[in-house]
Amino acid sequence: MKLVHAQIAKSGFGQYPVVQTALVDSYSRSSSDIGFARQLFDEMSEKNVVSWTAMISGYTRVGQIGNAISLFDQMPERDVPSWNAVIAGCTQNGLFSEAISLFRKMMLLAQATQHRHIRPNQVTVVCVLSACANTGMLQLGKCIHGYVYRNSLGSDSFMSNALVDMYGKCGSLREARRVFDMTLKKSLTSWNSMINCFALHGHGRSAICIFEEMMQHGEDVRPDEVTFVGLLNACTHGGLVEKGRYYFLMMTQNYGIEPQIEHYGCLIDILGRAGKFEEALEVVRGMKIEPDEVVWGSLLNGCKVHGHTDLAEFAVKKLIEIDPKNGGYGIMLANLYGELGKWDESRKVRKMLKEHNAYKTPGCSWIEVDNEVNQFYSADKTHPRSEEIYKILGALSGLSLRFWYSPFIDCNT
DNA sequence: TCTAGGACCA
Repeated sequence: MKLVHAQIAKSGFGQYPVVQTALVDSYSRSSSDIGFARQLFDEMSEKNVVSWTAMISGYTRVGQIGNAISLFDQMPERDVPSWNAVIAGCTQNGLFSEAISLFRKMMLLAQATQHRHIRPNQVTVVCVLSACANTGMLQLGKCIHGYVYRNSLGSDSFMSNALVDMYGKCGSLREARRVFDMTLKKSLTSWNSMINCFALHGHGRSAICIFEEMMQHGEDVRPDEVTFVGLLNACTHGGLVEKGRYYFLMMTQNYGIEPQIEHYGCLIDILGRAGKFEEALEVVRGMKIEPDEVVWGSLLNGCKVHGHTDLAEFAVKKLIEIDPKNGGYGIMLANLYGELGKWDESRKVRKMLKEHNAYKTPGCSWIEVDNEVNQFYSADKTHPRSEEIYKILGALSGLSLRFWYSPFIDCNT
């Protein structure tokens, strides 16, 4: 890149705004050069709407969404790609409400000024549908679907996939299916989206039906790792243990897909929920990647359902190892020890939490104190061990008296 | 010379 840049500088073409914009765009594609891209952008004598947009997209690509929005606010004029750049940047960085509010502004502006050239296009709509999907805004999603229909924007598969995803995530499975069925040229993503919709809502068998249909009628499509996440997730939510094992094997043996953490997470969840802990642990041991908090969390959930306290203790310890600052896991362990009557261990965990400042995790101190009192209360109703409770509660700073005092009075009377 | 969809636990 630097060599090309040097050549451009030597040739004298570096004075043209088009060339300068291309340079800004190229540098902004690497997070280490984003500052340099901004420097080039600031030094440009004639910035046009394309240069502004290139810089904004650079910021959104490296996750500096604040800089992107602030630059967007300063733009002297905006075209559809510049609106799209900032809206897409918001959805990609998880700022869904901001994306929707920008879209509303764009719509209002287009209507108020009758500027046909800033009317939302396919790109805008696809991004905003994704924001609707992720925030569950079904009504807005439906309005946008109407806009798509009135303006004949729905011809490509990007659009129908975004609609399927939006309806599916918002719980309108019938509408998702309708849009899916009307999609003439179904891409792999179309099939994956529909499978995931059914999986998400626990319609395991419907998800499997879509997969089987894809294998029979899908043109030029071969299942990929996303397809199998959907399928395994469908088995998880549908309690389909046998099918889960079957698809995991199919993925690795028939399709040669190396399982990712997501696939392991689903499989272990399926086995854990079914109480098949030996098999679940065998899968964990055979993993080529380090199990993450999802894997241990799934296993813990299964342990809770089936009352497998030993393994639960092990899983929670693993969770704390992964994220020691997260007070929630420690609270779980303390509660677990409480349930088992292991008070010394319970206290030890709380001490550790305090050292890690985990009590500052929102909500944790109250939940913990509440449970502490409840546990003592339920463990020994005749001796509320008032002094001990006082000592522990006294050690916790910044707590509202109301939160522990009322149950305490209750157990004395 | 700028903009584009889909995935795991609780």
